[in-house]
This record gives sequence, C-alpha cells and structure tokens, in this order.
Amino acid sequence: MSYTKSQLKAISTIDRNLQIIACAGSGKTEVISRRIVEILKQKKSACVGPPNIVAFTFTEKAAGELKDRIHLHCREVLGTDRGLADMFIGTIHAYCLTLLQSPPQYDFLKYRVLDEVQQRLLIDRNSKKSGLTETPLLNGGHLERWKDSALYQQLLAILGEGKVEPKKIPRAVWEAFGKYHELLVEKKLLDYTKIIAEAVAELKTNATIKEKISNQLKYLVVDEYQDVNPLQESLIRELAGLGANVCVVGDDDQTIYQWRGSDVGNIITFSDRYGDVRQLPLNENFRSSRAIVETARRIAEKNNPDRLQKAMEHTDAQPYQRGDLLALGFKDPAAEAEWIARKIKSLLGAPFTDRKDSPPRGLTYSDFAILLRTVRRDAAPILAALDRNEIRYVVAGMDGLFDTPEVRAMSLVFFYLSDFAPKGGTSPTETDVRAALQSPRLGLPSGRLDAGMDFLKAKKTTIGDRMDAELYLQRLYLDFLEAIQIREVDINAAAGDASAGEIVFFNLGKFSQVVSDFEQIHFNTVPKDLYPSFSQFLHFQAPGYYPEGWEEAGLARPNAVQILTVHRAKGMQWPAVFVPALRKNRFPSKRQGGRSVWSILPEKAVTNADRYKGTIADERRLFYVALTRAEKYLFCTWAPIADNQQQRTVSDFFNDFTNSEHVLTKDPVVSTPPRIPEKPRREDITLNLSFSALKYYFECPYLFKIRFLYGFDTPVSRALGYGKSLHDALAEIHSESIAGRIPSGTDVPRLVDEHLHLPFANAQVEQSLRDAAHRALSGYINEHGKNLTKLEHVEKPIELKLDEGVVVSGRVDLIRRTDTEEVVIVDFKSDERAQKEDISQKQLHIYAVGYEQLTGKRPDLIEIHNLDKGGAIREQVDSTLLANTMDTVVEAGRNLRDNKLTRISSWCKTCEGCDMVGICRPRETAMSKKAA
DNA sequence: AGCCGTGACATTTTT
DNA sequence: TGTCACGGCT
Repeated sequence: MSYTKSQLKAISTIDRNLQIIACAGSGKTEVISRRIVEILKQKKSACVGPPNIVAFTFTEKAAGELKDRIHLHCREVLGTDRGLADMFIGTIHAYCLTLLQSPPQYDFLKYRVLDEVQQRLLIDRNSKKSGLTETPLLNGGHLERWKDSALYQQLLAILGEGKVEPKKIPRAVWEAFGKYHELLVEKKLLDYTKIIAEAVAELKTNATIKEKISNQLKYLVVDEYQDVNPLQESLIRELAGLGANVCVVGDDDQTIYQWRGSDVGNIITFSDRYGDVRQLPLNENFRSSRAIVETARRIAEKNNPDRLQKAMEHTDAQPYQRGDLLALGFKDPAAEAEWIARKIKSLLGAPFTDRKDSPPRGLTYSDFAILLRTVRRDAAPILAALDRNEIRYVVAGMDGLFDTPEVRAMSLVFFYLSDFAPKGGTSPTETDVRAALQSPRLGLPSGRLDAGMDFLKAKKTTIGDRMDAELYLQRLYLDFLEAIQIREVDINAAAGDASAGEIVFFNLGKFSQVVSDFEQIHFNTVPKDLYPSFSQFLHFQAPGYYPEGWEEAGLARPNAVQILTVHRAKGMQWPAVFVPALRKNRFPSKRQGGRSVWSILPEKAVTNADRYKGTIADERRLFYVALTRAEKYLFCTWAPIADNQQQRTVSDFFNDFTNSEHVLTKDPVVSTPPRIPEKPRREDITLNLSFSALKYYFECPYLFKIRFLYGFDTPVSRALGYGKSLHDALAEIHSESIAGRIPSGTDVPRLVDEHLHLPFANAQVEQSLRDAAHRALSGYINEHGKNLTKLEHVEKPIELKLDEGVVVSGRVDLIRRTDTEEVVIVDFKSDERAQKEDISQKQLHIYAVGYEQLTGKRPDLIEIHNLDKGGAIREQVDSTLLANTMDTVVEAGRNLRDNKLTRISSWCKTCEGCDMVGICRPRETAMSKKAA
C-alpha cells in the first residue's frame, strides 16, 4: 500500500494533537488504523502498548472494520497482532459503560442499559415518577401520558447531552428532569445519555479513576468527530486533560446528525480549543471521477457558512466521460422511475474498473444505489418500475414491522386475548384471528389453526387477577407458536421460495423482542391489566418504534440494487448512484411542524437551538454526502407530484447540480457500450461474534440462528439476575484481591447486599436467592480463599481474529496461577446459568487460544466452578482439543457467512433443554417415544 | 410587488 | 401545530 504525502504526514504525526480533516473518499480508516500501528511501532520502547490506546467510532460496525484493519496492519508492520484485545476500539457509550463498571467501581455492575423503546415504556409506566406529566408546556398545560412520551425523551436528551443554560429553563422542567434520574437510580437503570454523563462525572470528581486513566490512556482517537455532541465533547476534554494525546478525524461537510445534537462547532474550533494541534487535510479523493469530485465540491462550497478550509481534489480514480453525470426532469414520478429502471438495464454489463490495477468487470445489480431523502414517501413508484423491468432490489426502511401480515396476526392474537378494540374498530373475534393466521405467509394448514385457537380460548379464561408463569407474555407467545407448530420449512414450501421462511421468522423474532421490551418494564402487572396494556402498546406506540422489518441480517449482501436513505448511505459507495425526487420541500426537506421540545424549552435556553431543527446548510451537507457516494455514474432527477401542492417545484439542489459544467441535462444518445460479463465486486465483510453467541452455536446452529439472527428471546423468570449478581460479586472479590485487599468470609453479607439485584423477584424468591447467594459466596471463599493471592487477571478481554474477517471476542472470568506457577483459566457457573459441561470445556479452550494470542503463553489448566453446588472440574489444556476447537470456530465462522445454520438432525438431549424447540420440531417425550 | 387568510401537508435514526 | 403554496386583494 502506498500513501500520499498528506496521508504519510497524518500517520507519522503522533507526538502532537492532530486534527485530520478527511474529505469524502480520502482513505480515512486506512490512515487512522495505520497511524495506530505506527504508535505501537515507534513507542514500543516507551512502553506504549495496546492498553494505552483508545479509539472511538460512531457505530459498532465501524468499530469492527477499524479493528480488522488494525489487526491487518499489525501483522504487516509489526509481524504480530499479539495483545490487541487490550486496545479499546468501540463507541463512546461502550467505553463509558466499561469505565463505570471496572474496578475499583462496582456500583454500576448491577445496572441495566435501557434502549429507547424501553426508556419510553418506563416513562409511560411511571408517568408521574418519571416527571412526564409534571413537565409544563410554555403556553400552559402539561405533557400527557402516552401522547407526549416521545417528546419527553427528546427533551431528556437535550437537557442531558446539549449545552443548556439552567437559569433559562423553567424550574418545573428541571425538577421533572431530576425526578426521572431518581427513578433510574431506584430501578438500577441507565439510559444512553446517563452512561456518558456518569462517566464524565466520575472523570471530573473521582481521584482514583482519574489516576487510573491518566496512567493508562496515552493516545485517544476519535472518528466521525463532526457528529460529536456537547456531552461527548466534554468526555473527550476530560480524557485529554488527563494527558492523552488526541487525534480527531472528521469532515465538517458531512455532518448529518445535527437533529441529534451533534455540533459542527466542535470540529471547526478544535484547533483553538486544544493545544499544539496539527491540522492535516486529506484532500485527495480516491473514490470518484474528476467530474463528481468537482461537482460535489462546488455544492459544499456554495454558501455553507463556517467551513473548515479545505479543497477536495480528484485523483482521476475513475475515468470521466460526458454523459456520466445527468440532471433530468420528468413529467411525473412514474416517468422518472421508468427512466431509472431503463438506465440501470442499459448499464448492466458495462465495463467498470474498481481500481486502477484491477481488470474490468461488467456492472451488476449491486453496483447501483438509489438514494432518497425519505424512502417511506418516495420509494413506491421506483419499486413499481423496477418490478416492471424485472430488476432485483433491496429496500431498507420501507415498511414497518407492524405492517407485515405475520406481525399483524400476532398483534391480533393479543387483542383477542385482552378484548382490545383498536381505534375505530371492534375487538377481534375468533373468526378474525383465524383469518389473520390463515395468511399464506404463515404457511399453516387448518388443523394447526384449530389447535392454535383451542390454545387461545383456553388461555383467555385464565387471564385474571393472579399471575401464573404460563401467562407471562413471552411464555404465552412462544407457547402459542408451538401450538400452531409454525415451521420455517413449511413457510418456504407454501411460498415456493427457499428464503420466505427466513423473513417471516425474522419478523416473528423481532416481535419476540417487542414482547420482551414491554414485559421487562411491566413485569409486576396482573394479567387482567397486563394484556390490555400490552395491546394498547402494540396498537398505539410500537408501530412507530419498530420501523424496521426484514433487512438482510447483515451477513451477506445480495446481488441487488440498493434503495436506501442518504443518511444510511453515509460511508458507502457505488459505481452508479441515482438521486431522484429532488423536489422543493422534500430535499431540502421542509421543517416539520407540530408540538416540539420548543413548546417546553425557550430557544434562548439552548445553545445552538437551530442545530436541532436543521437548516438549509444541513440539508445541503446531506446532498453533498449523497453525491460523493458515486464513483462514476451520478444521476440526479426530479418530477412534480401533480396532486400534492407542496411537491410541485424543482429543488434548488437540482439547479445547483445542473450548474456544474460536467452535467448534461439531456441523456445523450450513445451507441450501446460494449458489454462484458456481469460480476459483483468482492466485498470483505467483517463479522463480529461474541463468545456467548458462539456458545449457542455449539449447542445447535439453528438455535444460534433463532436467537441471534432472528432475535427470539426467552421468557423472563423471577430468578433473573441471580447468576449475574454472583458473577458481579466474584468480580469484586477478585479485583480487590489483586489490589491486595483480599476479602474474607465476613465480607460476604456486604457483598451480597451490594450486588444482589433481582428486578423481577417477589419477596419470597428474593429471600431464598439471597440465602443461596450467601451460601455460594461463603462456600467459594472457604474453598478457594487460599487461591486469591495468586490471581493474574479478572474479566480479561479476549479476542480471536480468524481468517476471512471473523472476529470473536469476550471476557474470561478469571485467570490465576497455581503454586507451581501454572496458568489456569477459570469460569464460573451457577445453577441458573448451568449448561452442559462439554460446551463450557469447548468455550474454555477458545479462551485458551485467545489467551495465547493475547500473551503469547499457553495456559496449562482450565477450571469450571459450580457456585451453587460447590466444587470444580479441572483439566489440562489439551492440544488436540485446542486444535479441534479452533477448527470448529473457523467452521462456525464459515457457516455463519454462508448462512448454513441447520438444526441438529434428530431429537436429542440438547432439544430437551432447549427454550426454542417449540418453533423447531415437535417435542418427543419418553411417552411419545414409547408410542412410536 | 407584497400582504394576508386559507387550506394542505408533515424527515432523518445510532447508542 | 409550524410552514409553505396559493390566490385574492390592495
């Protein structure tokens, strides 16, 4: 790999703070990863290693890609990638959570992180305690339960992550904010904002943490810096203040998340706010033709105020021919769509060269992308045209989960059970439910419908004042699916399509998560209230919160035209890009009306209030992102919508685009280009796996698919949290031991009090588990207390980089040494989390390989403790088993990639203990076997 | 040309 | 419930 001058400069600038201004397509990830490896290389003598480097990315996916590249460069440059598991590469949220949950901090171990849906459920369920209904509107009145909870979430985010002037905020709003945080503490919950806020607070006030970080953190890299919000910036500030060298990377022209509070000001004034900053622009674009680069550049430069000084330069990455860039208007969207479809057809097989040194290949479906401001409103005519022309495509974010027949049917099941009448309708009868279940999508013969209806009728009579384990929502949902014996293969057969079942199961799996989200917040509600309440949630709120239905679950990309929003397209590229629907009020989008946070907060109280609303400059940046996705062909089009008053005129952006001299406004008639065989671009996808996910794969590949690809969840239990609590207590015991403060039996009551957190237990369960926890911990200290002086690592991150972009990562509970200085890998089980020993053994052998990769040393022994029963299994690390295990892991990676996740061929022990067997195969009991 | 009342319409999404 | 397009009016 050869680098340009400015890339080399960026890579080798490691002793000063650095701001890399990365134009679109400038090889940013390559530069950051190579720079990190350069630090390892040059600073090795100064004892700087992986634990001293931290890199923040915007998404987990980006983290995976960066990790992969660092591994690659490490092997190239240093000859080994040993020890990389100790480098933190991930999102700011993940970093902060780790910080809050690492020794000597133990309080936050028992906290659970809410996602946005669960946060909203919590707010509504506790509408007063959460402060929701006590929040006043500026012109009178208060926020209302259910109706305004989404708005309240937005308010919480601005108050927590934005820059606000407390004095200018109504007192009652501030008090509500406080109440919400009390509620979080009471329930031991964190939300996305609070993770960061708490970490910042610790960094500001906790001397121990400060010292720890300041000793450890030497280099901080922040990717996508333009999308950082004020709270995140304050974290970066604190980390820099503790002595870290800071490198930020970003492009102010690509700030597109302003409505989430990101502040371009951060990147623009970086060099004024941090000392000794070297500013390096990466101007060369290695992605697109000169025409695209120059056209896009003019758009970015056009009256976008406050830009960083830079000038994107082309490198003739693609040859340009007149006609590659077109700006066309049509009489209506149908005509526009038809032209797009025909253009795609005419370009299929056109010769295209991915890189200057690679041989040409013919363009195929996956080389085309259609980028829209809104897929939901503008995709329809395009889909119709592609269908007519038999062009394969995938749409992201088109129809919601709740629009699919299978999820509608499941909602109806719950409406029926609770006699819930959807707005403007009546509650469904048996006939209605039956009709919904009869949808060919579910592939159910009538006999199974009968069984299903019988099941529902019987259950319905039991819904009353008393909770029964069988009435927990998830339990009932899974039992119902078992009653109708739904099977992926049957759906495939009914549809005559080998992948139809995957889509339906994916959606049913998502529905299982919907059930979980609701149930975890409403755990203590009696059935006769729980069911109607869940129905209301399904009807009024859930559809807006689970917009995504089926999307290829991220493993393989099909050879099809991609249709997606510009936001989602960020970071991607295609040989040919269409940007249709360039109408005024659409792109740039019209500001939305309605009740907003500005009905609660005075605009003066929030610095940069405008940012949240979005400006024309923000929209232009978005347009710029769209244009710079294209490598060679770029087509901007528009057409008026006759019956929509606001969508009848052309967008200013279309005219800006037309102003470029490279753009033709009429499709030139050219002789058909030569065609060569179509061939998809080889795409390296990285696959990130956790050890726990892999554990399921070892049990049964199909179970893995059900749990991790489809997302089916298991029913909650009252004991949930017990195993985790023990685990947390042990983490403290071991961490404190390493620090020289070895706990004794007298510490056990305190440890139990501190760590036992059973969110779903009743008094009786709580008491018995509390006793059990006492016994387990006392037993452990009695039996193994003598070993506590010889501990090496607690919760050690382990990472395995396999071939073909598969990375497996996880944590080892404990690594200790024996009296004879042998290394032992230790894993803890409790009855709650019990599993078959051979799986634990396999798992520990993977850890053994991981440990070897991390330290270069092979562990000698593996040990499995059973905390509830006491005692331990101990065996020697076996090199044959080690090799076998590796083979299995590699094979697992390959099967995942190829989507070969089939169930175990016949009923076996695994099936007996499997939570998901009901949607896999009929149960075989001892009785049924005898009968057969 | 500019004012004003009326009616039509309503985005993006990761942690 | 805020914003825009439209058309009637000055």
